[in-house]
Amino acid sequence: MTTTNVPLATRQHSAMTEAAPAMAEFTALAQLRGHAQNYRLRRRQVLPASAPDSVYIIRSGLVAAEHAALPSRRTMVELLYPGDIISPSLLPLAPGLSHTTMSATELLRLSLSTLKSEMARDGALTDFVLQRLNLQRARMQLHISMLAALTSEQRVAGLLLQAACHLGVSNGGAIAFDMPLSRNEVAEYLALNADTLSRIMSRLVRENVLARSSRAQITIRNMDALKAHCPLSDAVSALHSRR
Amino acid sequence: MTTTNVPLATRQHSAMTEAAPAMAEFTALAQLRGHAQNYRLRRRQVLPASAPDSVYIIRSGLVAAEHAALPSRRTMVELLYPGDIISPSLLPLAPGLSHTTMSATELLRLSLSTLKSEMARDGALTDFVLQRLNLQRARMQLHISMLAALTSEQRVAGLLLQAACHLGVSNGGAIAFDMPLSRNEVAEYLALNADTLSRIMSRLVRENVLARSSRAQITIRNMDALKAHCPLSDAVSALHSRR
DNA sequence: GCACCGCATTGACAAGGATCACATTTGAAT
DNA sequence: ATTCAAATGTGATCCTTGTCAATGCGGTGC
Repeated sequence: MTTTNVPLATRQHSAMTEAAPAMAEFTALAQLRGHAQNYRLRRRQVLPASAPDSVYIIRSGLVAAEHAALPSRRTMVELLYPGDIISPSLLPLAPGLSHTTMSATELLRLSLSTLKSEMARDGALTDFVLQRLNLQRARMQLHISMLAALTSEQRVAGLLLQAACHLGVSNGGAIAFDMPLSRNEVAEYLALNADTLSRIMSRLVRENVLARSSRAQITIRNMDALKAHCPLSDAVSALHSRR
Repeated sequence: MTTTNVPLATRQHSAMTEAAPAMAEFTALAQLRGHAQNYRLRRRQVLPASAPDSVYIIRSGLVAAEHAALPSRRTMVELLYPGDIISPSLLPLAPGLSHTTMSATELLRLSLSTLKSEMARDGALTDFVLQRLNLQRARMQLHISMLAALTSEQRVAGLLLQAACHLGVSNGGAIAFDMPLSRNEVAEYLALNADTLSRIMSRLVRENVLARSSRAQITIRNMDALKAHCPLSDAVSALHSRR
């Protein structure tokens, strides 16, 4: 009963493909459950940032860290997936930064002091937290690398791979998922113009790499071609595979 | 005698402006010193990444995380300053990522297991580590925001502010420092072309915002004008001030 | 059914940077 | 001093991408 809130795309197989393996690796978290509150949020809700001392751990769903860089322009700075740790209170100063759910999301919430005392007691939890924070750091580094070194089309291919890693269900050779982000949100994440994004997606459909049934429903028809479009595809797969 | 290796710019005042306050805040680290080795590296040396289980803490100097995104193009993914924590072994998979010193640098090196056991013993150390990792995360978020939302000139202004925060010594109204990064390295950090960077620097000099004595010697003549060039100057100052 | 709204697509155009080519400076070695 | 290689500055040009505006599509309420 803990897997009902996963995003649309994985509806059919959620129990086995999304939540179950994710939770399996988080045995270190099991003992934390007694000390934590469970939260369920709908799409497009903002995590309370001011709550003093609170830490969130994502159990399922998708959360974005957004930054109002300019009045006219917002930026999606980071995408957070199940297992990821959010600690708004720790951020020394994040002017204009907020965390928003991009799909229905289940969170564990606990206080920083609880986490610390549990970490002192439980070495496995310390391992988990350090490992996880470092994985998140590595993902941000990859994100920067993509923004810095890749063309728009390559970046789009990279995000599609990333989404496929986290949300995709294989469907007879093809891989299908619902993109939880709107066109504008994808553009914010990839630092490109929404119109340009449209053009690129159309091109990928025309080249038969992708197919789209409805707005958000994406099917990757040719995974190899998609990977060929993104020079950093190996790194993306490595850092975003569900383990 | 621990402050002789700081970068050129701060030679005259290093004892008071660079190393001393930095070390003062790291009381949590004091106890770690017994468990750690001290390393001194010259400019342009690569930290051993394969050393299993090792964690580095920067005592002075400047380290860059670089990524060979494409054969032709490398990216500077992160700049690390005194107090920052580097844990190459923790990175689950960072294909092509390496850490290089950008100036003479002093490091503390210790094993991950030592760090963990010390953290279990010492709550203040846990605080320090979590705080620090989060500060580093916030800085990377800001970096992404800058790459995504700002024009080249605004990004350059942002980096100059950042460098001034970490390395600058005020010099009768103006602020002076030696830029430890070469033109190409700055370009890699800001995701722009080295030629374009040259033009922007020339423009800033022409506008009398900056002056340059030698190649790397930069003096900020008009701090307010420089801040006006960068829409995210407040965030830069907040996340990069020496505290 | 229709009108409506928000969101996505597409085209024409402009502009910011990248690229290339070449000149210039720097500083270390001789 | 002189030389040389490497790093940097700068101009002309091209191209990718952003901008603006018009159109198309998909739901929702009437």
